[in-house]
Amino acid sequence: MATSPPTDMPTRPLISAAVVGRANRGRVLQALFDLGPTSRAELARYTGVNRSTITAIVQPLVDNGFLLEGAPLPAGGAGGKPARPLTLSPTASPIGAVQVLQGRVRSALVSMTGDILAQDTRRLPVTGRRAREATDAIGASLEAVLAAAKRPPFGVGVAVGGMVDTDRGSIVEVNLAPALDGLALGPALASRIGLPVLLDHHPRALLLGDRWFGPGRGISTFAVLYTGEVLGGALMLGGHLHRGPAGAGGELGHTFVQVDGELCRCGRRGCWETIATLDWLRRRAAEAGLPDAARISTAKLCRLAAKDPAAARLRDTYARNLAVGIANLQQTLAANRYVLHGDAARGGEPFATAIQQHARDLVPEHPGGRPTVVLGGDDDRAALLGAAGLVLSDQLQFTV
Amino acid sequence: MATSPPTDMPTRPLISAAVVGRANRGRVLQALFDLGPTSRAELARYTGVNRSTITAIVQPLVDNGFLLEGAPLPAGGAGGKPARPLTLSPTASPIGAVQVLQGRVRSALVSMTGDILAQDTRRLPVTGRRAREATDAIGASLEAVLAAAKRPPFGVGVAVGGMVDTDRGSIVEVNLAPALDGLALGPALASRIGLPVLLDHHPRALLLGDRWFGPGRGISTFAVLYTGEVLGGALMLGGHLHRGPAGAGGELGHTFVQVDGELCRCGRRGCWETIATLDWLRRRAAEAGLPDAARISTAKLCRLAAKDPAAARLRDTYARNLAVGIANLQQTLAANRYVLHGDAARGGEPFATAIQQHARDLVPEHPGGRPTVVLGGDDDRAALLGAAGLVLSDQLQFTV
DNA sequence: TTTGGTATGTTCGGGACTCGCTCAAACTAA
DNA sequence: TTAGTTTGAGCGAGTCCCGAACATACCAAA
Repeated sequence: MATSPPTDMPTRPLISAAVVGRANRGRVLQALFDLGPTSRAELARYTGVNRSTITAIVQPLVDNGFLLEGAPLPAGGAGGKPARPLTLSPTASPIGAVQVLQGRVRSALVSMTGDILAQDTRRLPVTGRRAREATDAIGASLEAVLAAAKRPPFGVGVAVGGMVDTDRGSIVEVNLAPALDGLALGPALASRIGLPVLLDHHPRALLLGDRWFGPGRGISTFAVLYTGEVLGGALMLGGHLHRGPAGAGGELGHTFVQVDGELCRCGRRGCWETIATLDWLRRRAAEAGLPDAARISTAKLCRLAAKDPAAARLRDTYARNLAVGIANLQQTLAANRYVLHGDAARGGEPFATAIQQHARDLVPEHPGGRPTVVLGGDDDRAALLGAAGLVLSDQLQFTV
Repeated sequence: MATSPPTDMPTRPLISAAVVGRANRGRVLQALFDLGPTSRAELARYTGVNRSTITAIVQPLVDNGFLLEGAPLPAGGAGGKPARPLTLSPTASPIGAVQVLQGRVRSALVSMTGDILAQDTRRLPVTGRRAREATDAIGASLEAVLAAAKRPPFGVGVAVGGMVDTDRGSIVEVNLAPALDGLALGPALASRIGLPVLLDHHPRALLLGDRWFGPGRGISTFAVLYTGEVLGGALMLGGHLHRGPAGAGGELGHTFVQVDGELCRCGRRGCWETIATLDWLRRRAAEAGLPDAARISTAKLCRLAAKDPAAARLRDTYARNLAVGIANLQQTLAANRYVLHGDAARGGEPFATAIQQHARDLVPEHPGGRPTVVLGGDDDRAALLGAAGLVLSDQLQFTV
């Protein structure tokens, strides 16, 4: 959360009349996101208010082109005036989305409907201490896509593949990119382009991408796991992304699953990361004598597993290792739904099912339900949509 | 035609004028809980509203005796009309609190100020399949304390030392009390006494007791750990108790910290419970040759540790074992504050500090803060206050 | 003692919402 | 044609918060 300064004001604001309108408008738009094209009457039923209230909220948005009124639908069996579905306009104000990776930056202009209207990728100078150059490259990339906007964008979301301080909108640390460490990227971009800028950790952006445009659409509690060289995650609890103070939560890779176990990159022993990342997989693949073990991925492993029993065993063990952490999350939070991103997601449905089966075996029965493991969409697209989702969540999900 | 939405999202109702009043009244009362005696002007500053708004909210509550207006305080150095502090009235409507244990039931009448006005303890027939007798005993105990109420109570909270289904208000399973398994205690009590009844898991009641009357007062994010024969916990995240669907969350004792480790009571291997309960402590105490090892507690261990190096080492290892799970919570949720209850709490401040030190050693630095381990109050009292807290949270914390 | 400054708490008019009711429009089925 | 159903708009009423103004109460310096 970049633009708002870190307030230590411990106040619990009351609800004012002004904020009620904003909040309700946000909720109606949320409903439109979650339900797709929906008539005013159905929105009224869904939100439990009078139809006239929906009209009052929606009409200005239709008038200024934010919402589109579709053609009257043929009435349902019972007769009656045909409903006119409302949809989010693909040409309404777009959202800027930035993904900061180790060696490059990707920017996009995203419509409210989840379409990528423009895109830009460029190299990012991250070695040495050239923070200014990095900021300039990111800003230039962002400006390139914002120039394609026909209406002034709502804001900009930035997903960073490293540790961030969401309160300050600054980067704490990005592996192998020392130029970015400590960089207050959010405020820098905000003052450069004159728009609100929200900055967050990459897995949390993925979560919001899934929440608004992916398999988490309309779901109030679920988790995202990102696997690969590292292991990270994010949590949606009760309709809100759980960040923790300054965005400290979600460091799932460095929870202990094997006290005093293998040494982790972080210097401690037995982190989940030590048994559920590509590093572990490649070492075990080499031990098992699998071909090209040093560059194996879950996708390759799954292909090998079709004919090589050793690969199939390794695949199953890896699925179980991933399931261990999911089981811990399930026992702790009972999020029930877990969306895979990164390397593990490219193992496809069978691999997700294998993880799910292990996770279910690892938690006891409870009336609250069982864990379900599903695939997230394409990572690159999901990250950009997620960066846009940062802005959507900020604009639409008032805590009131 | 009015199809239910294809999501698990409980149709987000919009905010109406009526609910705003209720919610704001709740927030003002929360502020009074959290701040103690507070003048109208200070409440206005704290909640960010106009003083006249506070007057409008507070005046009816003063008139009907729910709030008390104290004597004018001597004005602060700068002059001005002296403030008249408002306090919750100890004689306002009380709350019924019930704690269901394996062999007995305790009931109490709790004032809004956290005083226990009346109390009742009786044996609970829990063997065999005599659900009716158990319900009768609980109901009779509750009625005994409710009879002491001078005004009609707000409701009744029930804390159960076992697995519960909070949605149904029913008990899923209580160890060694088969008569209670599956019992819909909430509805049964509600129809018997004609008051709303809220039922929840024991650690979650402790959490709410701490939130309203203990070390969690006014803190929006913290966790409670209960240790002893079993290991359980509860989470306050962003001002709301996280229950999970049907109350499935918080099963911290059965998260894995040692994959394929020691066999746990639950049938799986390497649960946190296997290294952080009295069972582990007593076996290790026996191995170390400590006196009366089979009945040792953390409190006894801490006393022994003063002169026996072996006891001191065991004490340190036990503190680290507890810290492992705290570190995992910290990495996952960054709750920052951890309140101890049960056996470990009776190890006193030095033991809490030892756990805290280990927990800090086990998590990396982050601007979001470091874990803090503090002692909860007396368990028996905290559980009853926590049962009352179930009602307070229900009445005062509208999600709007 | 007077006077100006400061803070508290109340009163009152105004504005921003939502609610319930009513009505026209559009479609179905008998 | 007619009755029934559903959608969407219009209007007055009610509820709540805000801001300005005012009375009250205390302090401190002149």
